[in-house]
Amino acid sequence: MKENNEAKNQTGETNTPTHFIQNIITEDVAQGNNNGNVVTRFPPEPNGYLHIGHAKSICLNFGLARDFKGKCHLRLDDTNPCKENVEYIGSIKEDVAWLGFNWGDNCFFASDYFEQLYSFAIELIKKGKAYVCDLSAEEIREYRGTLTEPGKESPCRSRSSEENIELFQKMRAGEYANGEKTLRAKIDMTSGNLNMRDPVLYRILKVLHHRTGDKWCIYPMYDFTHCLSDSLEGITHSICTLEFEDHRPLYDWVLDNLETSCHPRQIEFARLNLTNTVMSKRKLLQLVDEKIVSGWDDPVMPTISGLRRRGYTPASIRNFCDRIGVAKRDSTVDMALLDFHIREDLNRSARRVMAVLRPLKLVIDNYPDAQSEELDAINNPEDPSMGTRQVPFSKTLYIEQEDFMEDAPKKYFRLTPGREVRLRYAYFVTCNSVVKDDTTGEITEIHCSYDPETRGGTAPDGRKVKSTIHWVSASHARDVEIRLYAHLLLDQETETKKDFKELINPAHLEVLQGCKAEPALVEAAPGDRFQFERQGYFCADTKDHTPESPVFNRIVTLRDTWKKIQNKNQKKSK
RNA sequence: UGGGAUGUCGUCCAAUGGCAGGACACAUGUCUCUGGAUCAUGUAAUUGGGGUUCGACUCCCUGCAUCCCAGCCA
Repeated sequence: MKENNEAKNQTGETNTPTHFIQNIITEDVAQGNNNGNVVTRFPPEPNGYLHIGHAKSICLNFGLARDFKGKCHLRLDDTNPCKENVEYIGSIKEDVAWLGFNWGDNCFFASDYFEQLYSFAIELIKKGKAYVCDLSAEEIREYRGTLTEPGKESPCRSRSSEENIELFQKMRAGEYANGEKTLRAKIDMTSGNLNMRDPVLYRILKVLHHRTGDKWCIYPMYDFTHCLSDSLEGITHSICTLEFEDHRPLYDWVLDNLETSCHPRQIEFARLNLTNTVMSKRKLLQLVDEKIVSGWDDPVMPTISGLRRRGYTPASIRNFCDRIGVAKRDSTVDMALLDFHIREDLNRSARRVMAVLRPLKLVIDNYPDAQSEELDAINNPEDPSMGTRQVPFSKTLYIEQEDFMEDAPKKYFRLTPGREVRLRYAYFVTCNSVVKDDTTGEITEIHCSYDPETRGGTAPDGRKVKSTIHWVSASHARDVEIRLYAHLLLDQETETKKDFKELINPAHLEVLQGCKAEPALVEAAPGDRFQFERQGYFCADTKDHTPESPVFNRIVTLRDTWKKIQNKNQKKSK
């Protein structure tokens, strides 16, 4: 694995320690198991959109295949036609590809194996390892026993193989109603593991399947399908989440009792949990259904499509997934780590631009009325090859409301009456006076004088200013809509078992109209990412942005030391 | 109360009988035409109790805590 990490370093990927699954596979390869081959798979059920938790699994499975020079299959686990839908298949493929992974020719469907699965079921029956059961769903539940008490055997358990085969064939032929019969494995009704108490292998479901149509009216259960699909595809390592740990004995039982040439090793790891958001399919669906969000791809959603629309880069998500590691312990990763990775990526790559979110008019009294000029601005100080641009400057500008304070506290470095600050890439200005609304007392305009000698932002006499603020020339400004996204859920300060909806951050979205942006932003195409200087990273919305009415989503704020100081002072004064 | 798993800085992950380390977060300082970035420094942990050992996060025993399982869902 050292080599892998070194290779990753050369391509700019982050270096991370090896995890237990890499160690297991390394050992398997060293022992020559599976002839040293590694084949993994990512097996989503097409019944919802992929989210950041799936991204962890995708990066793990495809990453392992990459590191061990093997393959990773994409397999749509479509064994329950009641819950699944074709429309999800496209989004799943799109999301995996967008994350940067390639399954080549290896996109499969569990439903591709229905005929083979049926043959395996017949084989099991012939061996006396499975039987058709007449018990109803409720009866099966009663017979199963409880966590602490053993179950009891079904009266159908002792049917002959011949009878079972005939019955199973009739099940397939549609001679029974939904729920009238099931095919069950004959294992052990007294097992401490409930999954081993004669689990259902096939159920009757008279519904159309999105791929096989009306060909089948019996459908195999997950426990029967998954292990055999893995085996059929020659998967060597079948990686899944912790809740399937109890299913592993059944996974192995099925493969051990059937003539299969490949017995993959199931390995379980802990799924991703993230602070400040929800990850369960049920809650995500609830947000969509109750219109708390605009859809699965709402930029506040932790879905891959939501993150994409928000402006996250695939690399930032991959780096995040590498960094969180893989282990068996239940854990909750701090959202701050995701924030860190998107900032890290965009700091290197995003073009800088000036935009004023909450405009305050600033007039430079000693600047000629009709004059305007073009000033050089650097596109990305982290990457000189991105060049410079021209930014128009004139007598009347907009600055950020929060960059001016009439009565400023000690540590406030920005504009305040009598103080000189730098307008980024432009001039030093000093605030002389303030215009207020007669009735509300609200500051409507501030008046400054500028020093013509400081053009470009440096003073020939070498004098310094405490701060630099961004600005936009009023007459050249473009009006834009800006959607300020924040974490979906509030920080949970105390352990709470409340309905998660009570924890939704009321400020998870704030829409700002009439924001002012420099003309360079006209060129923005949907999906383009920028750093709005001193504010954060923003992405032109892929659905709503047009050159005529630009819309930008805030991906993440810049780190904000000033806000921290303010918060601290607020706490002190409380 | 049956079965399965897991307990290491605030958070996530390492250390596989030999100096408990990294990342994020936090704090302090440096630098800066972004209160950004950078750079430097610091704070901070082995679930409790026994045992084995020259030496235990690691092995053994025993508590405790947390998570998963009683779908004809995956």
